[in-house]
Amino acid sequence: MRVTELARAGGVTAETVRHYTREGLLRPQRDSRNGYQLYDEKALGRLRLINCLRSLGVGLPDIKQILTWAEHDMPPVSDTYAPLAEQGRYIRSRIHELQAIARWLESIDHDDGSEAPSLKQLIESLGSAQPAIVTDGPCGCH
Amino acid sequence: MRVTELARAGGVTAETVRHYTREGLLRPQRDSRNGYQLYDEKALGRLRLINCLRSLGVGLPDIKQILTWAEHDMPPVSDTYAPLAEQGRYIRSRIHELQAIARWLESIDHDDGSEAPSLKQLIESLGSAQPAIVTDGPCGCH
DNA sequence: GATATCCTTAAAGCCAACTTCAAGGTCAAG
DNA sequence: CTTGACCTTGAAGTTGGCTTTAAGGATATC
Repeated sequence: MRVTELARAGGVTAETVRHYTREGLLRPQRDSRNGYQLYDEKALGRLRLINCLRSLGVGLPDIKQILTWAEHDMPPVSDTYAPLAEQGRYIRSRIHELQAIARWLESIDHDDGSEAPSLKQLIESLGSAQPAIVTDGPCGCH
Repeated sequence: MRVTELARAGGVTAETVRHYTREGLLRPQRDSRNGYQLYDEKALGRLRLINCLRSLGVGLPDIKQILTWAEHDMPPVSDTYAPLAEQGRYIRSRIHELQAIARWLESIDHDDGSEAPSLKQLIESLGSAQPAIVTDGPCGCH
């Protein structure tokens, strides 16, 4: 695959793919005849993982690290990158909230009026709940 | 509550709270004696929701819109803001992936070695899966 | 009443993640 | 052999979300 093809498959622009490539998150081969970058199936998986993590607010350097570990099929040593573990805990601890939010967001166009969960209620419950694991950031993510 | 107090409760800096206030995401009352901004319990709920949505990569303008709806306890009309519904669909469709990722991230420091899921596998499955609902962005989010 | 720790504002600065620009090489179709 | 759609690079520009700066007023403690 060439840039544009991968980009389309991953739902981003070719420029974004180039950007990730420049940053070392993707490592295409070269077509020696013309210097074009060639991506394989695995690159698409990587790209999708990047999208997924980006949408969670994980930064490119952290993602790069994760991809490196994945490449070596090497669950990282505990201490080397505790911040990421923090993220994992945060993400899991928040998944039920995300589900509530997603459910609410979905209700926007399902419109089956029946049991649209109240966001008002959600906010109230967030207001009185004990705080998320607060270390330095809002979620130990950033 | 004053800025710093709310900020601490929400796990952000006072500057960030002020920023959200400037942008209209929080609407404190005023202490008429000194002009200080006063936030209530509800503001904390709002702040936590903001944090949560931010960590998902949702932008401040979209969050502001969501908060406005919440305030009026008004599930928005379908057509007016379809992009957000898209987000809802995306979020739900991705929750199982997030769970896999979160599980993996957690395995970083649980280290109970047993059945740490392979990120390599995850990437492969992402590579061959049908694409996420791709309209314009990676997830219709941005 | 000095000192320290709050609070206010507007404006400027910063950084990550793209995006656009500029200048060019490749390549299939007509 | 030109047209148009691709590809390359480096560098500059843009945007969003804060953060810092600057200049000042309020409040609590010694």
